[in-house]
Amino acid sequence: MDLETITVNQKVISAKKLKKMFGHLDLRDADLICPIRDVMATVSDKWSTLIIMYLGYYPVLRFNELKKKVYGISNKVLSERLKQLEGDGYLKRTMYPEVPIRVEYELTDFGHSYLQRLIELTEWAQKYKECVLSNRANSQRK
Amino acid sequence: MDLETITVNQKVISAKKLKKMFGHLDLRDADLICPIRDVMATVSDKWSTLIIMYLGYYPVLRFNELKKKVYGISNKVLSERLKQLEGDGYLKRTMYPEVPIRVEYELTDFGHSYLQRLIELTEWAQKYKECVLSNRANSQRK
DNA sequence: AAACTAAGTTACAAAAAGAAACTTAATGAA
DNA sequence: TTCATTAAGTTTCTTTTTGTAACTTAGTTT
Repeated sequence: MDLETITVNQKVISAKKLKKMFGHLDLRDADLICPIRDVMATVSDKWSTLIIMYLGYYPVLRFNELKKKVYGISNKVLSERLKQLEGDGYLKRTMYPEVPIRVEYELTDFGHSYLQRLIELTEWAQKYKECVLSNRANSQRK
Repeated sequence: MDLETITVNQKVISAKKLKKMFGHLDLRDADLICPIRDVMATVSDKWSTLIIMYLGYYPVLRFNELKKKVYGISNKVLSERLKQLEGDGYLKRTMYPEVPIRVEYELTDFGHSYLQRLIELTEWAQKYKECVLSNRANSQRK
């Protein structure tokens, strides 16, 4: 497992960034990490991630197209996630009152901004996928 | 809302990266985004994220310390997440058979590698927190 | 002998996710 | 004229996951 080298210095840098981000840490340990609770927690789940990634790849997708791409998702959950993502500003929903109805989803600029970060994370996950899977398999054998 | 400008070019770059990552897209749309399903989905939840962030800030934490820091988590879920994170290789658990027992958790180098990406994401979330919250408030008023 | 401690477990309740049938409204076929 | 079709969901019901709170363990101090 050819893990990138993490130096002591990098650890210090991480800690410093965290301190800068959550510097009011001493006051109240409770809701200091709110960007995580408020923003990330609601869009970092598996389905939202997949939806955003697919809309990064295919600029416009309709409900049933998304449902096919995001393999395994149910109507209900897809519908819920799309509403949440639209409400938070990540994507735009356009309805064409034809019959049968046509609805198109696409990322907003804000959604694209998030997508960029998500891609970085996914590139990392891609790189270390084997590492995680072998760790996991090892730990389960015990 | 002073959103960073997303150019058409940046969108193209994102799509290209996605294509590179999931280039075997045409074969089977199903499990192509597996680094997301396999790796990210299991550690991107709220609690795991908070645990890892706190262990980036405080290099070593005991079970009950974590429980206090990660405000709102229950024993059961904390225990489950710690096992998962340990099993996947993000953190190391050290038990000291004193009485009462002492157990310490700390990030592995692999955990620190993930932490760095997580911090980038959190910095983004921090930056656009207001944007998301106002979008959300707006959409709920309708 | 009873109380205390840290690090969990366990049993049970609440919330969320998933499966599958149903809805809506215009169109085209029988 | 009635029936089937279609896309985009919604609704109902079941299963899974999460959360709550009480319990466990084993040496130490009172």
